[in-house]
Amino acid sequence: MQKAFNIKAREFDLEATMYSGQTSQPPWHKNGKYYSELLIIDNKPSLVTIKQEDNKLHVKIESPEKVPLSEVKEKLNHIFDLKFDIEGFYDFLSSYPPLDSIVDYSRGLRLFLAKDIFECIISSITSANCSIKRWTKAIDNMKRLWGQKYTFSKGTFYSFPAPDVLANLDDDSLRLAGVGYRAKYIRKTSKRITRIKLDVMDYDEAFHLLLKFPGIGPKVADCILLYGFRKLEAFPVDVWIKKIMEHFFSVDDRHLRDFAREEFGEYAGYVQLYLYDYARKSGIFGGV
DNA sequence: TACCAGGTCGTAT
DNA sequence: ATACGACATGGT
Repeated sequence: MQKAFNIKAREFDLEATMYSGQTSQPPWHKNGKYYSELLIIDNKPSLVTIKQEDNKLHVKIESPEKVPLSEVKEKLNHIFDLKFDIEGFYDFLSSYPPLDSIVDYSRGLRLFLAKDIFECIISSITSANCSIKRWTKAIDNMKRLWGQKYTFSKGTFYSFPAPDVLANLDDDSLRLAGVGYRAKYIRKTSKRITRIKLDVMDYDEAFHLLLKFPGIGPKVADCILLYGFRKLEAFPVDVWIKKIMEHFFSVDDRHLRDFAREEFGEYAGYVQLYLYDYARKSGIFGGV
């Protein structure tokens, strides 16, 4: 089946979102202005290709079986958080004195949410003490080495391997993907993670549960909750966030997470996204 | 060539 | 609770 349609995408910058380094997944496969990725729609592997034009997203879908277009649309709305009232967020930021100008820097940037929650968990673990370039490549390696292979007219794509596949590899094999010492964290967490139900938990409960898994500390837990489960009060604190927060506020590093949730509430995740983008790209700390 | 990377873990205080 | 070194290895 091959179909094409459009969806509305206001206040959205696809390219900025795609390359903003969020640990949900690597950027999609780029071909000119088109981005393609394998998505599981209605349990059917489908190749989805998108292109942004003004306030629209052009969508093409190729699938061996018929898939409901409403579900493709829903999935894309979810992944790019297109239903989020981003203007409400802009209003919040622009009336918040220390941060009132950072909006202009990243307008259109939205959450890049997980297409596969397990991929997001492993991406987040792999990203620790690792460059964005390297962890995104490692995830692509894992897909190519151990994922399921699907061939479409546009080329070959791989799914991210299931938890039991990674759980049953030994550490030396896992290292072939380039994950280094994180191999044992990935293997052990893969073995246990399948049994948990984070989606029905509230933020606090899920956060403390995640901390019990090897390779998951506070920063990675917040990435999983924000980019994986869309817990908007999550505020991942990394080296860039520490620098930029120190620039704007006078709060001890160790209390940044609590401070942010109290100060920004349901906007904490988006504030983090915009601060991170600003810190890396503004050049005030040396740039990306 | 060294040095760094969207931190976490284990150990010592 | 807080501090600090080790950690694999690709990228530059």
